[in-house]
Amino acid sequence: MVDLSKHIKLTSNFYKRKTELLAKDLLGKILVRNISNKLLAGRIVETEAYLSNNDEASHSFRGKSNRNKVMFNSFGLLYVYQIYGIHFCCNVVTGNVDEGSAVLIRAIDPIKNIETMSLNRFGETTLSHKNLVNLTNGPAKLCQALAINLNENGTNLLGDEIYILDSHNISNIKIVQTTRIGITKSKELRLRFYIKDNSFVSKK
DNA sequence: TACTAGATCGGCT
DNA sequence: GCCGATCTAGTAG
Repeated sequence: MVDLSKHIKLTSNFYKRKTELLAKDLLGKILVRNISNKLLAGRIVETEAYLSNNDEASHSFRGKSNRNKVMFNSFGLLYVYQIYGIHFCCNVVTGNVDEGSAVLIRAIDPIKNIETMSLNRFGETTLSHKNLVNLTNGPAKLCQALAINLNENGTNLLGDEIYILDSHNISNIKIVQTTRIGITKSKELRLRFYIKDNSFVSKK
């Protein structure tokens, strides 16, 4: 059982690093969602970097728009977007003002208040084995489990609503770096990172 | 297991 | 009009 009180919230300095490096360093950290003082939490096990330059798959590639403007803020914010009209995905903004880069959180390993996540996802607190894995093994799935939607777009991760905790005892994890999933452009870039052998990674 | 369609919205090419 | 950083339910093998 993970005791969240033993973990320290990541500070501004943590987010101030190269996008690819942040994508890798976020693995193992604990994403926390505070809903009226009930904490939902999960360990980040899969991420993808979306860059500000030469990355056609990045939302920022064609400049600032109403949808992606949060991406062009300074590091440490949450960028939430709607995809296919029905799903939401969340990112950690990286870089300085007007850069336009972010890290997509693709999967988490649920730690705390799994029943509430299940309620958010499936409308019931009991989970079959199949639905346990299905709970948070994808970018839109974890947003639904954590009740993150466009209302949370632009949330500052240094605040108390949504934040990320440091982790310890993860020095032994193995990290795999490979190409990103679900995109048609810039497919060759190896900007996806995941924790080897974790069952919540969305796809091998 | 493997493919397919359908859901449904906003920002462009 | 077209298409996407997705997911689910359905069908076929």
